[in-house]
Amino acid sequence: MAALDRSLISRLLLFQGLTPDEQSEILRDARSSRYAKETAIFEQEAEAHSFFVLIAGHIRVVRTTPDGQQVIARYISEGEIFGVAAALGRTTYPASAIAAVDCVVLAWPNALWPDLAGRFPVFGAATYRTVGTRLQETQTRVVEMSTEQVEQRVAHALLRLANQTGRKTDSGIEIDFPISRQDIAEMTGTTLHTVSRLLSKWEDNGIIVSGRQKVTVKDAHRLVVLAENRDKR
Amino acid sequence: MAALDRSLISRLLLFQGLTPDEQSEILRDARSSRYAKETAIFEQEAEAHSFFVLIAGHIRVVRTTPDGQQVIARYISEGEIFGVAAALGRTTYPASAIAAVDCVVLAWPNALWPDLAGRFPVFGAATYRTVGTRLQETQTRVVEMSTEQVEQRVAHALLRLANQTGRKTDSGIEIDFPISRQDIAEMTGTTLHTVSRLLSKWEDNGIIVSGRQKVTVKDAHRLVVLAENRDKR
DNA sequence: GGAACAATTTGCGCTGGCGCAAACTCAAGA
DNA sequence: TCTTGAGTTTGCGCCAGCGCAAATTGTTCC
Repeated sequence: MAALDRSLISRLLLFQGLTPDEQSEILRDARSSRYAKETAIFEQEAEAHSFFVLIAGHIRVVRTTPDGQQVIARYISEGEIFGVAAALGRTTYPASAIAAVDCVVLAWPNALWPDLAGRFPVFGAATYRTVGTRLQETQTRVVEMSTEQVEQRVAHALLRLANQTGRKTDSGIEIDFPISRQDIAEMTGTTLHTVSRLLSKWEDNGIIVSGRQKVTVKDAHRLVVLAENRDKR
Repeated sequence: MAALDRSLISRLLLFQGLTPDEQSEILRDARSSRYAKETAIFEQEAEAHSFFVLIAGHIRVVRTTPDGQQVIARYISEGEIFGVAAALGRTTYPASAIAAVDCVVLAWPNALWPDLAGRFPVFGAATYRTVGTRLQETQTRVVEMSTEQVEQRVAHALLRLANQTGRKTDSGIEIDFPISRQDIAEMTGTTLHTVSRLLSKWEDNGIIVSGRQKVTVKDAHRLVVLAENRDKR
């Protein structure tokens, strides 16, 4: 097995503050894998054996209820760490991670976490910063679910996707992985029907353009207005 | 200022695995304070200066939206650590912490976190375990908000309160701090009216007894049935 | 003890958004 | 080219739960 090249991670926020040598050292313990579109990197409830960094692609983190309903917890973008059960003292993954497109992923055995975090404190700190951000984002989502109408929630979700994973094109900000109405519904706690109706309306108004598993935000500003609509209540 | 007594924390899960001497050592840097009912330990958006352990009482963690709506993120019980912005690399508190009853709290300056977590790894690990649990609970709440009806959510909320902070009495499990219909509404994303109607119905059915700022669960089993009701969908 | 206030209960009407069903459209493979 | 199937759109009816309002009950502080 050839050693992995430092260039894989040197540009990632997560590994900033480490010397080139340290970056190489961390990489020595990593294993690289590819996952085809729609395959699982890990499954909810499964014994957690590794933690991961996404090198290329997009990953959907999904929780499934006992009766089979799915909720999308978040999307993971390039450069992010995920599946950090080890860092939080958990022995199983609380959700499944599914490749939304073909992905390249680095994996480290969980057993190495204490050692790595100890030897490279800035790496540990960056990881916990990520965890903190996610906790806050998740709480924000609870607040949104509690206080906002469906239209606002969907608008917020699109804006978040556009910001985090949007690719600027001449016709607007395009979400650069396939995302269905059903996916958006599972991110916002509604149905694909309602999402479809909203997107249709917004397309009529020139706020977005959308197609099959594709959304492009043309007028983010008006979407913000919708998202923050303080009409009711 | 007299040194704080180790007995304050020796029985707490958070400090298990530390020797008596280590416990005393940690305590040397702590400051103890009392907070009267309904006063704030810290405020949302405020610069985070300390992290805390609740010694006595109950604390409500609240997020307020720009337009003034409140959502209760969680309740903190005795022995829990909270306000751990430092451990997650955040500089402000993402929510306010309000004493639900008169409280006693230990506080450590944030600046000490790296040092303490480094010197007492089991303490750091326990803290991150707590963070992990909270992240998972928060995500569970998103799932509930996305997939359950109001009745199920309120039932779940009561069960959680009963489990976490319930006091067994001869007439059932009593939630041992004052909690209003409004509070329950802010935990479940509904209105105090709907909560009131549900509690009334449940009281008629003998599942609970409730009064002013008080709920006692008499028949947890039937509440579980309501919470897991897989009727619809 | 009583006034003032806070929390709760309950009725009523309305509606956002869901469930269901059917039609339609696009993409990929045979 | 045609078929097949997945993703999407849209119409329609309905109801859970909200907003509003008023009555009621329990607490607290003069």
